[in-house]
Amino acid sequence: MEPTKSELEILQILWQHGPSTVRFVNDKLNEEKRSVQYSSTLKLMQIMTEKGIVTRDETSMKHVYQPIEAEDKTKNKLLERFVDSMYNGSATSLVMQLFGNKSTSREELDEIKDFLKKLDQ
Amino acid sequence: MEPTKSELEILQILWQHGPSTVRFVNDKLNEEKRSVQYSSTLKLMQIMTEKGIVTRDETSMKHVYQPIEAEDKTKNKLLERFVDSMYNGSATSLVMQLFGNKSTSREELDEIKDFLKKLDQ
DNA sequence: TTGTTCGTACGAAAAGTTTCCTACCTTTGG
DNA sequence: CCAAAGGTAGGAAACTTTTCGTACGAACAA
Repeated sequence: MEPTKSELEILQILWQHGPSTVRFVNDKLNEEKRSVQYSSTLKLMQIMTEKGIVTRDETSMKHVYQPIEAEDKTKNKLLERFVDSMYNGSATSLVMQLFGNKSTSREELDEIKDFLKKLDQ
Repeated sequence: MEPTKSELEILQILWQHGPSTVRFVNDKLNEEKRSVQYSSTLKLMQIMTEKGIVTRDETSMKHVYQPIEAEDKTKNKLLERFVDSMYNGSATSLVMQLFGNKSTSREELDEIKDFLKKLDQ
């Protein structure tokens, strides 16, 4: 199922820092994103458990949560859905839009060119 | 403001076909996307008018709606937000994910390479 | 003219998401 | 032991988004 915006924020933290407690995730949210009560984060993570987005290890009192799907897999899905709905499935269109209007550094462009060259082989 | 998922569907139709009536949009939605009642589409488009996402021409009884923002502008915003939240703002990461897992045709790759080459000049 | 079709407006309900209060249990420090 | 700190669970409220029933006016065909 499709994670919501808030759920995605939590997933990002879990991907970045590995399996974590609610306390940890809540702290990170407050540091890096927005002010939110502990119980809100808890509730959200409980819901994510029900939905099957994360699992938790309940052996200790402090439950430890982790995403069920790997970061890449989830992001790929979301990216694909984005391309489909916004660019009719054309990755090329997306790339053109991406670099067409934004100024991108020489290094970044070179990096991408190298990457594409390697794909060919 | 950020269009919702349903609002985006409607915007796509308006961008693709130009200024349209509710009837037309509703037909397209049912043909191409999902089953939905006329009054639902109407309501949504009325709300979009309130929000300032679209305007409508009320001279005729059949109101004609059109997006206020150009397709490119809106899509750019959304794309940027997507890159920011999912790839920490790195367009490069996005591109690598995009082509890393998906098989892309030779033509498509060449097209992109050409495009990037031109950007350099 | 008159009824059927097609349009808008509006309200309300349903569904989904987010937030937080409160109860209650466990752990820990004094 | 006892209080304080920190954990989970669950329900309710607030918001947002989505859906649609219904009322009512305009246009049109018979």
